[in-house]
Amino acid sequence: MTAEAAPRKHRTAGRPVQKILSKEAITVAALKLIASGGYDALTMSGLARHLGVAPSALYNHVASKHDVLLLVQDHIMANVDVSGFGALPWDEAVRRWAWSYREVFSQHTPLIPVIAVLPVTGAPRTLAMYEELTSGFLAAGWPEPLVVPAIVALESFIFGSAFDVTAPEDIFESGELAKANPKFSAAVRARQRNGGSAASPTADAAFRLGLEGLISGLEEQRRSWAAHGA
Amino acid sequence: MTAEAAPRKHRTAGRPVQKILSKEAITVAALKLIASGGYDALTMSGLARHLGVAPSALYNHVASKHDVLLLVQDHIMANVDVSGFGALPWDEAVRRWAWSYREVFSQHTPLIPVIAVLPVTGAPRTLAMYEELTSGFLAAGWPEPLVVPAIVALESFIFGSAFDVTAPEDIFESGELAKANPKFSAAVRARQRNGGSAASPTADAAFRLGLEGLISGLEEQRRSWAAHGA
DNA sequence: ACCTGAACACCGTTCAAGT
DNA sequence: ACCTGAACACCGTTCAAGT
Repeated sequence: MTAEAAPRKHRTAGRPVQKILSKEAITVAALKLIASGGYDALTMSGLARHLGVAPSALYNHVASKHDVLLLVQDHIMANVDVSGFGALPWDEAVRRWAWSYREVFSQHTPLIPVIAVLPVTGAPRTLAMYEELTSGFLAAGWPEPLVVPAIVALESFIFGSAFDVTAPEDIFESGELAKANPKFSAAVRARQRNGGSAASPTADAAFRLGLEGLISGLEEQRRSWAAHGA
Repeated sequence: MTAEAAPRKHRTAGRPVQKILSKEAITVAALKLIASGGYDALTMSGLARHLGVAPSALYNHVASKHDVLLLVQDHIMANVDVSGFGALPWDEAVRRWAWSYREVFSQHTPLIPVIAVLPVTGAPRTLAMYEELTSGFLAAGWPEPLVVPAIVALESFIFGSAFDVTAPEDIFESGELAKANPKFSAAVRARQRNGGSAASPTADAAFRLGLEGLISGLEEQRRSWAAHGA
């Protein structure tokens, strides 16, 4: 192979280094801004201010704000818990993964429209998650053609459910239209609230119900695939 | 009751009427802009231009752009097909509803973050859909406490899946990282593509698998609720 | 190679002034 | 009551100029 051009670090006195920024520094600053002020606070000028730099300087390291969102996305994907695959039964591993995945993205819902549509090329942590998942599905006896559709189905449910977590508890109050919609209004009052932790009992109950349904229903789809052949 | 202040229409010669705008006119114009140029084209000034009016005039009828999105949302909700409930078996009705719901919102994904988080008060068509759904679930023997969680679970899956429809077919190409993620790359190549119409075979296959899984899995959850009691 | 400063082409929204 | 026109406080992004 040809010699690699390794960056030479020649310390020239105490004068200030010219390189201040990097993709990593931008990602970290973005996460701080989001944590403190939400996605409204994530602006290119806010990022620049936080890094002590002019906004235009950012464009030496990222091509656009969209690029920043992708960096953030791949970074937080490492917080999704895939440890169950290979260690626990399939359904237990899916359960652990799904709850942690929803938890992570309920804090980052503005990323969902971005990642659900974006090629996974160049998102190494995201790919690593998919590799773990695939491995776990295959080891549990899933036929290869169903693995990706099953993962996508679960992921779609998780993304949709992440929005729910941030919804106010009174989202289904029908107000003065209650009398015109009596059955729905009654069902809202009667709805189940258990099945989860503290913060959002109704969202948790719906997520638990859907997830348990998906887990058993997908297993049934797998069995009927095995019976029918392709 | 007190006398209602009905709008008097006094025709004063042929001089131009002063009222040009209305919520309805704004909604229709918004739908036209979205249809021709997508949600990027939906700006307050674009709306005003299309209606032959100054941008500030819009604020006599809506409080914000967010308001416009809500008008659009409730308008298109009427396109979701709930005709199966009361006419077909529960699973068939859910199938018809779910496919049409995904179809409608795959054209309007920018609405999803808005509606998933917004109180349903003052969205009459949306409430009417929920009333139909509730009625159908109850008639099929669903226990009242599970109706809303089941609807929310299905809706979450549908919203997440609506994003998938707009994703490029090569979204899972791992590029040069393919060798580092061999099982996933192979599963992507082997994935099932049937189970839907023409335009997006892989998204359709995932949606079909997840929906069929959810339908049978939710029915199982319903049975186990009946067995356990509350 | 990397950063600064000024500028550009937009946004959504407000508000005094007109009729 | 409803619309106009000007203004405000932002956005993300570009680009010549500096070192």
